[in-house]
Amino acid sequence: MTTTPTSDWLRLDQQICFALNAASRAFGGVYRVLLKDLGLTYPQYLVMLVLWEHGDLPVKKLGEHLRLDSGTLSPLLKRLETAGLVRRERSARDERSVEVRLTEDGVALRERALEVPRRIIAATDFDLDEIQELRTRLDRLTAALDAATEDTH
Amino acid sequence: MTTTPTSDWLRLDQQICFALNAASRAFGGVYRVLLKDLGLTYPQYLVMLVLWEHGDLPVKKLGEHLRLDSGTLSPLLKRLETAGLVRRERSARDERSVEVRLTEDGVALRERALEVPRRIIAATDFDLDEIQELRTRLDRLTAALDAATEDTH
DNA sequence: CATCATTTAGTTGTCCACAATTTAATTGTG
DNA sequence: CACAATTAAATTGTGGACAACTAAATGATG
Repeated sequence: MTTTPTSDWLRLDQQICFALNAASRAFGGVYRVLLKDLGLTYPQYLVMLVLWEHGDLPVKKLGEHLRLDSGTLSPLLKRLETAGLVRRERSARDERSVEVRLTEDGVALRERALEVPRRIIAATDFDLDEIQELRTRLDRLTAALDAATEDTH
Repeated sequence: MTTTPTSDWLRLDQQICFALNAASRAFGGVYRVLLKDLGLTYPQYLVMLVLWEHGDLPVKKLGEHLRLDSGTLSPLLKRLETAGLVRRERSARDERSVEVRLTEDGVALRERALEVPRRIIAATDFDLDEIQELRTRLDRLTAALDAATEDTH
């Protein structure tokens, strides 16, 4: 069994996190092009996906689905509201909470978004099984990293 | 053979790009904790890794290694310079180019960074083969996505 | 050699991520 | 019931990604 020289470790770790970073940004590039017509950024698109799937939600729940806090969501939602895709309304029964509701335009936009996933999957040049397996692996990785962050902090 | 309902595609695509996004941000969380002592952010650490490995480089080359342009690097390098880790000097033979050079402090910081990779790998809870395979897959994914972006654009 | 195209950094503006703090509402406990 | 602790959003400040543009230097071509 051979041992990796200490000096090489600085290269190896670069490659895992960096490969991930690069892939994530490459996705960003493809989405940017595809979403331009819809007038959405990629994070805005993710928010719309959650709303299309789950219906109206308070900011808190939205944040749980997306792992984002109000510091990120508040201004983003304000922009979606300006774009007329979403309304924000204080909840009647708990006035701390703000309900995010799709407008008619927001609902209608879903039709035009339907072709995006197919084109994204085509762009990956992966078959569905491969995508599925990669996703599973990434979920495990994320869980491990989250746990490690908790420990250290 | 069964067909996936069109409405489900909006969920599937969320999962690939989203899983990647989540993993990338989870890495960010771990790095943030580990790099706090070194006074570096994660992107700053990536820049230092490249400089430690390749020595002094012009901004252009640095950007090629990291897939970043001057719009991102210029302010980041300014912060590294303020921190005393790096100097920026106009190249003598091509005055368009700016050489990024490690200072003594910048070189010295490498010692303290040596333990970071080991702790990151431990945090992933993956063995080295698995990491290697994941990296290969991600590189292929990135290449495919980049190619697709070129096509569309 | 004079001019035009290309290359390299930097700047500006928009959007996102996240930590830390603030404000207001709700919940829990004595 | 009063008051402390908790919770939900928003805000502020820092840092990063990227597009679009500018300025300056270099290279290429007629």
